[in-house]
Amino acid sequence: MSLVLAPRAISLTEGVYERLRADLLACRLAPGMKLKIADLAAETSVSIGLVREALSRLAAEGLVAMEAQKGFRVPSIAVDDLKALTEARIEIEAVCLKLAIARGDIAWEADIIAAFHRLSHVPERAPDDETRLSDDYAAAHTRFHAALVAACDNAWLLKTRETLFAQSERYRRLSVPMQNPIRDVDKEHRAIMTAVLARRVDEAIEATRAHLTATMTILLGSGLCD
Amino acid sequence: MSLVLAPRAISLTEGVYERLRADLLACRLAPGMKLKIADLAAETSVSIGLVREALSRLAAEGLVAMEAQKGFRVPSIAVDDLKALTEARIEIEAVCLKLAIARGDIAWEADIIAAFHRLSHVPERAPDDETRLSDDYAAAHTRFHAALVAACDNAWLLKTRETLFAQSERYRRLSVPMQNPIRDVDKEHRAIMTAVLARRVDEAIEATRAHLTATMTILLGSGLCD
DNA sequence: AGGATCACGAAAATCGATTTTTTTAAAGAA
DNA sequence: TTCTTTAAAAAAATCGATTTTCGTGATCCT
Repeated sequence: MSLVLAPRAISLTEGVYERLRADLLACRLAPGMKLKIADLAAETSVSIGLVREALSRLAAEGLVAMEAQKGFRVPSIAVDDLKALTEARIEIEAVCLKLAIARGDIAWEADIIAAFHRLSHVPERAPDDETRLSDDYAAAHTRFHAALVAACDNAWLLKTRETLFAQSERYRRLSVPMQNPIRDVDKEHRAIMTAVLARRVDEAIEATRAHLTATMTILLGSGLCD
Repeated sequence: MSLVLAPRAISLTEGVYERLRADLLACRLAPGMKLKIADLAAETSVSIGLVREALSRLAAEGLVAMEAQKGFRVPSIAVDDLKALTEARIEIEAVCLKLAIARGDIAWEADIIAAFHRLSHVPERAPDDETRLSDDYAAAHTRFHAALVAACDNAWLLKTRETLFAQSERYRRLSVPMQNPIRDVDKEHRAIMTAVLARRVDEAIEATRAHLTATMTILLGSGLCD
């Protein structure tokens, strides 16, 4: 777990929040694990109140589970939840893509191409830990998918999309043997990009559906949970 | 503003959160208004920390605006935001309706009919304040729309839908001269229900779009904001 | 006069201690 | 042994006080 607070953080709470969020998304905090407020406060050398505030915010986003009088814990991962999450993401991404393709301009197209280029040149795994996705790759992946829908230009839809994307990040980054030789993720991304840039809505949605479904299937197949 | 905390609330924070949320949705806290933490704490006779925690959660939901070092305020209402919100709701409701219609059973149908019946028999306005929607009507309205999509059975989509519904509640309940004689809300609700029960997806989506668009148009026409 | 600086009061942010509640585990009875 | 009951420990919830930051208006310089 990263012990240093991001320096750009304006407030301490914000710093705690961001640190916890990053650790959650990267699965550095194990699913199901209890989050002891006092311990977290000690690790971050910050008061209990601030940790509570950060955890409350994360709970509102669904990134931690909160139970009255019992405190907080990392949400456990579950097959059914992954299925529901994937279904939701397919639908929301479709909506965002539809609007983005209708509204996108040249700058939007350029951003997509740039993000794709970056993504395909970042190594998937960190040199020190072959079993997990690297933070850099995850960031590039996030940016690519965000770029695709950026022109959607509806703050509510984009925020919703981001929330769900973050959720699935936890599943994606779980330490599973992901060296699936059959799959060519780069190709899947390229297929989505091509359809989007050509403004073929149905094809873009279908490619996205295939992409998300494939990810889910691999995770399910690897005896992920339950 | 309601000064009493809900008795069922397990924890004080939860109580503060629910009270604030209710006051926000009912527009008893005026849009744009500063939310002074100390004042709220005094009103609720609860400590500052708890109020902060509740406000943080609400901020994560988008029901209050938070700015570092400047505290919290009630989000102001804006034409552009209402337009984006309505667009988002139309899309999300469509997705939820599609799934609900595909999956709904008899119990779901019965709940819809019951909720509609209740809704059409609750008076829209409180006897004491003719300018605002009554809490009872708002609750019945919420339940009706929730019943329509309940069979969607995807927790993520339903939570998303609820979040957006709550947002629009603020606009809907703003004290505007809403005695629009042209509009027959009951008829709009019935049209949606009929299409849903007949499992006609496209018709249900179209009726919902019309319903949400009509509400928005009326709010926009009444010189709501900006 | 106009604008910059500084000091003061208000509000937010943060902390450390206190009170409740839950969990753990130990002791006792069936 | 197994199930209760009870006591101690741990953790969560809550509070009140302290520190920091912000906004306002008065003061001072040009």
